[in-house]
Amino acid sequence: MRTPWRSAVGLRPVITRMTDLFVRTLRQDPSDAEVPSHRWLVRAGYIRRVAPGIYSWLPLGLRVLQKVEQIVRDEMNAMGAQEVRFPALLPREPYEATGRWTEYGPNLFRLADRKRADLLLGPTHEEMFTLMVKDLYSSYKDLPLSLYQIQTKYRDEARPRAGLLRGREFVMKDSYSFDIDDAGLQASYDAHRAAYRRIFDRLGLDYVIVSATSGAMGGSASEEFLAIAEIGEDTFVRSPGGYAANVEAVQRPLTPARDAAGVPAAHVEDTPDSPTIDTLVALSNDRFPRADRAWGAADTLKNVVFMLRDPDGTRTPLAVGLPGDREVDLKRLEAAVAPAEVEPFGDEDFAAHPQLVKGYIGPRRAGAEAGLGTAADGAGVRYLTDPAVAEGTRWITGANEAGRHVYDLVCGRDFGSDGVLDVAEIRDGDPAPDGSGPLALARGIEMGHIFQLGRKYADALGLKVLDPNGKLVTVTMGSYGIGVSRAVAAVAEATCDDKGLAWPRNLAPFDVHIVATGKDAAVVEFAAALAEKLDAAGIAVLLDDRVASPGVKFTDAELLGMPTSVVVGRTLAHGVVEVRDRASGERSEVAADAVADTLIALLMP
RNA sequence: CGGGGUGUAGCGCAGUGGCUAGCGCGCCUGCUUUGGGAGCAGGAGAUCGCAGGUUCGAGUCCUGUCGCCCCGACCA
Repeated sequence: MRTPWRSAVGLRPVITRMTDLFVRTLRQDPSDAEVPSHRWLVRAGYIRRVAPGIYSWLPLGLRVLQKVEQIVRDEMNAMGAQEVRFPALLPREPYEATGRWTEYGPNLFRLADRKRADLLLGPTHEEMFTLMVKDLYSSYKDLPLSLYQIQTKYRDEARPRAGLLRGREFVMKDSYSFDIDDAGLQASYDAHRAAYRRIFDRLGLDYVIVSATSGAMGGSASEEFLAIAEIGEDTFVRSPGGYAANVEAVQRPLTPARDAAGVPAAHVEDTPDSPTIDTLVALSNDRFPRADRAWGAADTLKNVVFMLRDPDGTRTPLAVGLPGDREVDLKRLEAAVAPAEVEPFGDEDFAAHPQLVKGYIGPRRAGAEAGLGTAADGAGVRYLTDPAVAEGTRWITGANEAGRHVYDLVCGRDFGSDGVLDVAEIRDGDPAPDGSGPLALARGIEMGHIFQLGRKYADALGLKVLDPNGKLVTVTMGSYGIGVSRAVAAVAEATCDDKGLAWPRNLAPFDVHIVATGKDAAVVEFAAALAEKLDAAGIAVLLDDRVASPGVKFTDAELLGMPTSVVVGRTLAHGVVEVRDRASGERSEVAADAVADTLIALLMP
């Protein structure tokens, strides 16, 4: 006789017996799981992979997901946002209107219906919320307004990885604020920020709030909430003085201009076989030694050419000039040029731009034909330089001729650029832009991202309301996301150990895991009675009633990760059971007749 | 998009051109066992990713194709 699931809506706890629970734990690691959270969630039977980046939730996993959702829901409701739900299957037109049908590129799942109308699976819902508000509201009196949903999103990621951490289908809480003016937007943004802090606090995550770039989303200010984790995909920096930013968003300050008086006139030298920075520095020290010190990579101006591919397919070259001791951080570059994508400048591209001599590329020097930079007539390759390439700084760089470099080339005097672009790699110890000390690099998992979108979507979709003067004004918006399914993985990642999962109390699928060992009738009866008592007190119980050896049950209890387990076994004959704390590993003997009250006192304060 | 790897039972893996394709775990039946992934016996479960080809004979060799996993996305 099976124990019925007494409550489908979670109104009352349920005793679940291991003999009934739909789960199969794996004794070995799945071969495709690399990060611990992924490995344990699969091994413990919480999730199963269906296709790359697409997972099914089994009962244990779903219970955790629902608990995370509920925390998010609580806090969103508490800040006055209202829950709605839009479809995941959406028509093309709204996304066409905002340009995102093309801007989202290959990351968008597209499909057609039987009438050959284009549809998409929603990657995010700015358009739909904007249109809904436009449909229903038309007055400043209706604002401010914050709406949210917890819903499945679809993004055809180039490379899904790490199980739930980067999937193609995932659960996200997305909310949108609508305000009449900038002050209102700021208030809505601040309210979301505060709610997010409460949410991530309740999830027990060690997180940091960092400045971010808004990427394809558009808009101005944005911040990310990163769960600090080695396996995270985002790199961020922090300073002792409180500066924190995603590396993509760090803007190094412009080096102050300096006086170049006394720097000799630029001169071109033969530098055969020195197409790399290392070979160039070695040759310079050998053939053109400095009196005061040796040449270093930082004395060279490295010029890197890329191709930018716009969403419409147009390719445009872009050159970046930076000190030779720095590399271009491709992620920072992509963030800076979004929605365009960065492609390497290939051999065919060099062939199409014969003025660019591979290995010897340099800026256009005063009076010269070849070189980087946009000419007066608009021709040429756009050339942007690092903040370190300031007025009056002196460089060794390519002379735009094979085997030749130019020395004592002074920025401002001998060459110029089309602007400043800071996409060099950020290094541990670099100064914080606000002067708050040296930066330290770390990695994190992006758990939330909040944007002040401004009027981009309202403009594109015509969301206007009447102000108190009867004048039509465009609404200003914010957009705010939390990766709900990702949060399950992030918490698992932060709390698991070498034995398996170890959930915090507020997220565990069950509060107490009762392990009955042996086949003694007294043990079985006691375990069942204890489960009933705890259940009646409102505690969710998982009861291991399987016929199996104790070792199997202990190992599974650790793998599944309920915060507290009770071992009922041979010591029951002496009137004692054992209570174990999963996270700390602590074990204590408790009088059998007192254990129910002890646990109720512990769990139901 | 590039590089590497890999497709054999639910999971993890072995398999030298040659008999009816194996092993461990898991699953089923019976007996024994019961405090740290038990023992014995008997079972069920596989179009060896797919399609061609070579061969008397292909999981194994050849060609093509599809999928999946990991790494990289630039170093001038």
